[in-house]
Formats: sequence, structure tokens, C-alpha cells
Amino acid sequence: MAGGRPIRALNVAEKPSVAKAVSGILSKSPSSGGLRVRDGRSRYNKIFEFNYTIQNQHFHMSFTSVTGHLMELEFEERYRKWHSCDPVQLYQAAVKKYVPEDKLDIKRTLEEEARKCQWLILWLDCDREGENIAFEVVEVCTQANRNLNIWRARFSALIDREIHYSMQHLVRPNQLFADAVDVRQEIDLRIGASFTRFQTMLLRDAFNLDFNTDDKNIILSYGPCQFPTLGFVVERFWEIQSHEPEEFWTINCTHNSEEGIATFSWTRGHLFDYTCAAIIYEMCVQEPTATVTRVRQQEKLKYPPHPLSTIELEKRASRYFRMSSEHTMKVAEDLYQAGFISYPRTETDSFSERTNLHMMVQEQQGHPVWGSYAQRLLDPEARLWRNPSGGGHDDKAHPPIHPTKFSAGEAGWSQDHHKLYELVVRHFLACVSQPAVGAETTVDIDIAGELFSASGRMIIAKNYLDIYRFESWGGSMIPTYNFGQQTL
DNA sequence: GCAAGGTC
Repeated sequence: MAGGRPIRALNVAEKPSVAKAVSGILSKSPSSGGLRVRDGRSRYNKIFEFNYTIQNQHFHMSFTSVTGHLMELEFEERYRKWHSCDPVQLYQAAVKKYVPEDKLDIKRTLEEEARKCQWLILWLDCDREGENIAFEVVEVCTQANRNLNIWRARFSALIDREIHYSMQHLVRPNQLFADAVDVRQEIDLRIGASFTRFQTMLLRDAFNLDFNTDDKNIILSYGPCQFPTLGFVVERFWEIQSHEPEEFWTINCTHNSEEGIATFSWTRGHLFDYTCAAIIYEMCVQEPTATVTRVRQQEKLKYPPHPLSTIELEKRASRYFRMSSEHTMKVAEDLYQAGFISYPRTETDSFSERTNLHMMVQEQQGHPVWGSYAQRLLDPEARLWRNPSGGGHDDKAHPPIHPTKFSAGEAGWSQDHHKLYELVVRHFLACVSQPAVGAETTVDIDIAGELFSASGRMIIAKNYLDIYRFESWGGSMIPTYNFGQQTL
């Protein structure tokens, strides 16, 4: 039995939608007294209220949010003007963190609520930026109430099981992750501001350029993102510029038999010297008997992809659906916030040992299209299951992107929501499947001392390719050949 | 007039 006077706790999420989703999940039980909503100082950041019990202790929960970072880093006033100092001074100039004008209403809400509470529970995203925002929230709240007991909830998916688990297993926030972001911010600011001022002014004078167009000054900005990007653009430009087309020659031969046509390619590839190629070609025509010198048969495996990280999701959505990375992440964010997939921003591409992969597959068994494949995966007789191989990356914050809730499609989904959810599910099912098996035959022949070869492939077992319709394994058949066989 | 990260 739970007892004692309820503790008042202030919960803070990184964005309004997460505050709403988590409150909704935590207030589902009858003992919550229902979910109440009231306004805070900020129009967008509502405050949700409900009762909850953590390890026999009653809580009165208030749940609100910020909208990303609360604070910004800026130079002190006297360094703000471009000509106020030599740009090099910006590496020593004092900087300060402050809450900008448009975030003051959120700050006031936090202060007012913090005064009424004994606990502060931080529900910021579980990545470095989230940890840093957590400490911004801590700073504002402890200014208003020195006695707060401060906790961190760790979660990767907005699903009931995980949210209740994180509430029952609160940890302390990690100062080191937050410090790493402080350093990043300071470096970006100092280098960005100093180099932008320096090179804009230098190049304007050096090339005597008119930097005024449409009443706007052109800025040659410098930062750690656009500068490598400029490098890629220049590198590609140079590559295209330096390409010189060159003629080349190659010899191919085909063999028609009752079983079909086989095309043999020259093992020399191609030659840039016309005379050489012509002489060899003449030799082959003069003495056209082909002798089979080797027939090699081997089993080949084609492995399913690693578990899905953000970059891979973006690359594959682009390749398979022609979706831009930006749009992919927007759609993925929607699916995540509605609880259908796990947190979509992760570098992790291997599942932890503790993950219950079978349960995730079970969820998909009822799907009209891929449900039967999920059933086959779980049937030991089918021997389709394989523990997923990892790609060796782990951001220590989130699992690979995977489905967290079954759906056969929702009313509010666009075509792209359907496509992306399908990609995440099919990719996940592919990861826990056996590789495809093929039989490959390579035939080498000799004509007048020149070597040619042809190969064909037959797929013996499609395995993961049955579910991962985005990939195929081109197989072409070639006729049967035997060692020593000769033909014209 | 400058960066980059969060989010709306």
C-alpha cells in the first residue's frame, strides 16, 4: 500500500508534444485522478497534472516543457559590434549564457512551478543536447527553489512500458555530457564570429568587391558545418574539371547454345591502345576455337543490413522513396511522437543483448502484408531467425531505430508515413533473418590464348530478401559447360 | 552584420 503525503514534482520535457505524450501515458491508470491541463506563461507550453506513485510514494505531478534550448551563448556587449575589436580578441573575450527574450515566458513558468515543488524530474531527450538543456532547466529552477531534489528520466520510445520503467528508475543527470555541449557552443561561437568577421572584411577589401546587394550586406560566414560542405563541393568540381575522356577498346564474345546465350567478358577489361586490341582481336578471329579452362561453382551469401541508424534511414529513404533527409526526419519524428517507432536520432546500429527482439517480431504477426513473414521468423522449424549482426556503433543513448507499436496504417498518415513505417518494420524483420543463399557458377574460356569469363547465379533461398523488398540480387542463368569442352 | 544546437 502506498502511503504518506504526496510529494509535488515538476516534470520538464524538451518539447510540448513529449510533455503531452508522456503525461498521457503516466495518467492512464484510474489512481491518477485523470489528466488535467492548464496554461502556463507560454502559449505553447501547457502544464499537465496528474497523480502518480513511485515505489509506494504518492506524487502530485506537474508536467511542462521547454522548446529546445532555454539559453544562448553570447559575447559581452562591448564585443558585439564588428569594429569594436580585432577579431582575434574574440578568442579571449568574455561570454555569458542568458535566456533570450522569446524564452522568458517559459523561464517564468519554470520558476513559478519550481517554487511549489520538492522534486524536479528532467525528461529532456536522451542525447548530449538534451543533457545540456536539462542543466539549463536545473539552473533556472534552482534559482527559484534551492531545495529541489533533481532527477533524470531516461527513455528512447514514447510507449507505456518504457515510460513507466523510466519513471520507476530515475537517475541523476550527467554533468559531463552537458559540459561537452558547453564546450561545443563556445568553440562554435568564438571561431564562427571571429573568422566570419575576419574573412568578410579581408576579402571585401582584397578583391575590392561590392558586397552590397539589395540593401543587404553579403556575409562570408565561417562555421564547422558549411566549411567541410564547401570542401565537398570544390572537390567534386575539381574531379569533373580534370576528367579527360579517353577512347578504349574491349572484346566480348557470346556463345549460342540450345540452353541459351552466354556473354563472356574479356579478363583484360579494356585497352587504351587500338593497335594492341586490334591485333588480339584478329588472333581470336583467326583461331576462334574456345576451350573451357575452368568451371567453378560456389555458394554465395548475401547478408541483410545492420540495424537501422539515422544516417542509414536517411540514405535508404532517399534511395528507395526519393525522400529528402529533412522530410524523412520530419516523418520519422511524427511516427516517434505517436509511439510507432523508437527515437529516430541515433548512431547506434547494433541491438543490446538485453533487447527482447522476439517480442518486437510478435507485435507484427497480425499485419496483413508482412504478418505471415513475422510468424515464419518465430517458428523454429522454419530456421529463418538469425541474431542480428551489429555495425559496431553505439551512441550509448538509444537503440537502433525499430518499430515500437504495431500498425496496419493510421487514418492520419500520409503516403510517406506509410512508406517510412514500412521501411522501419521491414528493415527490422530483415535484420533478424538469415542471409539469402545463391549458387554462383563462373566459367573461364580460352580463345587463342586470350581469357574470357562469364558467370551466372541462381538464388537457392531468398530468406531476408522475402521481406526486404527494397533490395534484390540480380541473378542471370548461363548454360551448362564442362571442363575441356571446345566449341567454335 | 557573425555559429550551431534545440524547437514551432
